[in-house]
Amino acid sequence: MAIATDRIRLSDVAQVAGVSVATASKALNGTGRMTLETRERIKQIAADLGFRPNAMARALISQRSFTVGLLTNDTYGRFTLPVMAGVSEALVDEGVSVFLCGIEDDPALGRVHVDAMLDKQVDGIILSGKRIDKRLPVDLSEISVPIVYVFTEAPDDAVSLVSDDAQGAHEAVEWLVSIGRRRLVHVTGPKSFASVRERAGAFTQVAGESAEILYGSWSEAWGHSAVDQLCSAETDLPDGIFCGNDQIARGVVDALRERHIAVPRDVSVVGFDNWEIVSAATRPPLTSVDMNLKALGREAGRLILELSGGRHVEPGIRKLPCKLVVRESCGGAAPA
Amino acid sequence: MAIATDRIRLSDVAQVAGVSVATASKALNGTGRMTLETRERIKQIAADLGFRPNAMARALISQRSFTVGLLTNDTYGRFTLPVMAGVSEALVDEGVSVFLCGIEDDPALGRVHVDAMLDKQVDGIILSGKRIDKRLPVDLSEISVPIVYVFTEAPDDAVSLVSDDAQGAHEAVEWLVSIGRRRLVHVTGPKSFASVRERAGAFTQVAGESAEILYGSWSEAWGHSAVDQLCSAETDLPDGIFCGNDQIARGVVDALRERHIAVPRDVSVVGFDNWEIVSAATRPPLTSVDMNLKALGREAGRLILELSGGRHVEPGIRKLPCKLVVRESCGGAAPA
DNA sequence: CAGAATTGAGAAAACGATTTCTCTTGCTTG
DNA sequence: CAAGCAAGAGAAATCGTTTTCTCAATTCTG
Repeated sequence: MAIATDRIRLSDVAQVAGVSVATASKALNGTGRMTLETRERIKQIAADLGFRPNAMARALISQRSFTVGLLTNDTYGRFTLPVMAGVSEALVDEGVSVFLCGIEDDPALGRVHVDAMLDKQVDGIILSGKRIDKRLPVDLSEISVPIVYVFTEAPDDAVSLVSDDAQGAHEAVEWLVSIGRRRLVHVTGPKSFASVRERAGAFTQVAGESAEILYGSWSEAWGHSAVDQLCSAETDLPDGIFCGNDQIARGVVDALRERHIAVPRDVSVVGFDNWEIVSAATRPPLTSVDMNLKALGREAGRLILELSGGRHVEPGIRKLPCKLVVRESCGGAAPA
Repeated sequence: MAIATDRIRLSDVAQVAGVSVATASKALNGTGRMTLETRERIKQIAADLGFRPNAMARALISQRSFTVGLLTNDTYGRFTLPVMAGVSEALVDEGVSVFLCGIEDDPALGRVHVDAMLDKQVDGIILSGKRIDKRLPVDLSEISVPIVYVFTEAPDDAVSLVSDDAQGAHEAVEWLVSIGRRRLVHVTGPKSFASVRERAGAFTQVAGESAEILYGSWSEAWGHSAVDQLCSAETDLPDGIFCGNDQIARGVVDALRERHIAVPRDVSVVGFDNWEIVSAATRPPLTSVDMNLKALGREAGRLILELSGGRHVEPGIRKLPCKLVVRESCGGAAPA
């Protein structure tokens, strides 16, 4: 049991060193003027005593709390956690910590959390969601701390970060083409999602206007029905299926296997999201588009840092590239 | 764009009200003595001005920051996010915010995050992991803020919270028995996990010493192989399979379907974890044991509050009950 | 060698609240 | 009617730093 020894204050350090608090402060912060010897001696004493500056006092005077808030409605964490990891990674070296607040889709809860964050003088707020084209139910119009939007719909004049769905879809479909697939189909989620439309647009660009697109839901079950549909159609079975997410892709792969259609021999399947829990458990494991959410988070952290440092950041939407992760569901170059 | 109007300070409120800051402070905090009329008038003015007390100043003097840290090595968030949601829910009404810190399994990163939290004068630290019998790689022995361990191994004299695996397993197996299953098998994870041993112990208690237990990994693939094993054995096929987690259960269900063994008609399957992404996507959806992680989190929040309020909390392990969530993989009473 | 410039260090004023005194006033009460 | 007491409000100390002055002592410069 650690005895709750009183915290060492700067004045303690100063006293031991036989100098004033002012000098001690300057010694530790590398400011002010003094002999190198004095500075080093004070530093040494501070270290020996285990001095740890009180962040509250520091924040009070510097008007910076070295905290940021991450607000999300993605209870499940599928998107938010990687983003969070990235944000944290970008900020931890600067001594900045992250408040995570989950507001279901409840405006009242949003208000409460935003208020709490403002009370705590966060240096910035990162807003993140589970869908690129939906606003979070919080009103931030009156707020004067920097805000960065990640993976969620943002006002026009805001700083915002999203993954480049079109580019990701391009890569996926081009991969199918490059391994010799020609009869391509896209099985995806509801047309009401912006990302569905973007991915579908990219699909059409590469696969051609005639290539079929099946819209449905984001579920495995829809992947199954889509395969039913494809098999009962009069046209030839496709040899390459680009799916809107990994769950659909898993449904597709499972349904194909049940019909004894071999993946990847007869049909190549590509997923989207690279959600390991799904893509790695699929038989065979899915080749899938990774949205690089962690990189998105890192960039968000960096931007918040810029903004809270008073530097100007050009508003607008920044798109970060996706990356195709090759596993076994397509054939082609297998992972090393 | 909101103009960054300077924040309203208590002195602004006092000035408008024509009183001293001392009086204003007391009016708003319900302390001190003054006419009800004065108090109400000051409150009204504060509200009109949108006064929001500076949490740093408050923390500095009260020695409480109204923040707690949640440290986890569960990058994936499977366990931590529900816990986090519960913690947050328990604390938000008290105005306490939560720092979330993901330390992979990196002691150095752990050190950095713990230091950052201590610098920020967190009122308490909650430690959470992804495994009930592994320590997090951080040294908290020298630390004088309250600590609560959730879903992770804790020192003997610590306050710790875990789910009651044995009770959960009991309920699951008794459910199988209650719907008439008699030839029971338990397919579970590696024996090295404490929760595996607990669940297995409960299984044996209910199903009898002769009931078979197959140890393996936590994966769907292992669920498949386990079914292979069961089918190639000389004994009768079981009519009830209790699985160590939902992924194994899904593997088992899929493998049974591939062998045209009907679930739940021929065999009932129960999972553990109630991880919706897996249990709901399985065909048929899994009946599974829910560990009530959110409740665990709520309780952790409550305990941290007690401790940081200086009240005594009896150290030791607290077990919270699990709850069986009935879906369709067992038959019996289907969900309403 | 006198005056200017530089150096090293401390005193004190912030930061924005809370809290403990102190000081008027007005009202009891014997 | 004098003495005592409570009510209402303000002055000032406090929390632990940072930062801006101020000041004496030393080193240049011409």
